[in-house]
Amino acid sequence: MKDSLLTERQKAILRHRRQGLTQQQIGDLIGTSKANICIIEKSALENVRRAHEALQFMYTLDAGFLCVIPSGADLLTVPETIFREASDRGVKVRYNTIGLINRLCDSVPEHVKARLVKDEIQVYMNDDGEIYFE
Amino acid sequence: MKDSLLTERQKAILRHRRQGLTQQQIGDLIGTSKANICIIEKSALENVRRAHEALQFMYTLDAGFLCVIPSGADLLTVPETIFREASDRGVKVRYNTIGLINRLCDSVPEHVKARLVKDEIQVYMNDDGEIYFE
DNA sequence: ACGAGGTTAAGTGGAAGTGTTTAAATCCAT
DNA sequence: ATGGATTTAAACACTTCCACTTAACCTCGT
Repeated sequence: MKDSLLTERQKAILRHRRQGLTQQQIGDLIGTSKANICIIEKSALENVRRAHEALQFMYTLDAGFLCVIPSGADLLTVPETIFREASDRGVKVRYNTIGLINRLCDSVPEHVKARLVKDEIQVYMNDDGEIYFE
Repeated sequence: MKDSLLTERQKAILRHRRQGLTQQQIGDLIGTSKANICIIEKSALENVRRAHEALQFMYTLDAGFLCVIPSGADLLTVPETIFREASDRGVKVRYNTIGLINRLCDSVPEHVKARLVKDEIQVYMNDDGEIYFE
């Protein structure tokens, strides 16, 4: 039973790498070829990418249209807008202010610049008050 | 070559589950037993946990102690504290206010309640201005 | 106690990931 | 262009994961 996505081998190599060692040096250190280090490092990074993708998926499970956040809006005012729209529909948003901002930045980081909304953002919500952005 | 941590089967079940279907209903829908749905859902959630853990690892590759956020602090004041501490060390934090709040809530959600820090949080930083919490 | 929803255990076939080696192939800077 | 670093290809045992079944077992609320 695997309890971790990254193997100990992969973690060790990522650590050594972050410390500035070359693949050759790591190979000598743990007793294998540089080619092997290369492959292990590569699959480690691939695992990290998959991890990121999986969490993104969890954040964007199902929902229906709620409202639009106009370009130029202050990020900190977005939750208030969403709470009002949801209230109009008689649905209680299942996130607080902080949670909403988190969700937004996670889902559509490319639409955000510092505290400003760069591009228009579509907001969706389901009957449970679940929110997501696009 | 697998390009995703969660399989299509797992994603489908997580979606249906999020929509409120029971395991039995999903089983009938996609033609398998409820026990099977249970197991697939379970391993899907296990995968999500591993994804989270893997990203945590990446965030905590080498870094050094920065400061402590005391219990009871307002979440919105945390970035300011961190910026000041980092500045004292001559390092530029690689996150803005919003980014820091996101990172904090993602990393240690169990230490946060609404806008308040429930339990003391340790903050670490490396030479690149990368931040992580514990 | 009954039933609905959920969980667990044990086993199976097939698919994919892991760590390895060896050898050849790119990069990139001095 | 020579040498150091990195990447790729192909192949190999070995392990783990995935979806699935059957059957039994919790745990609620009514």
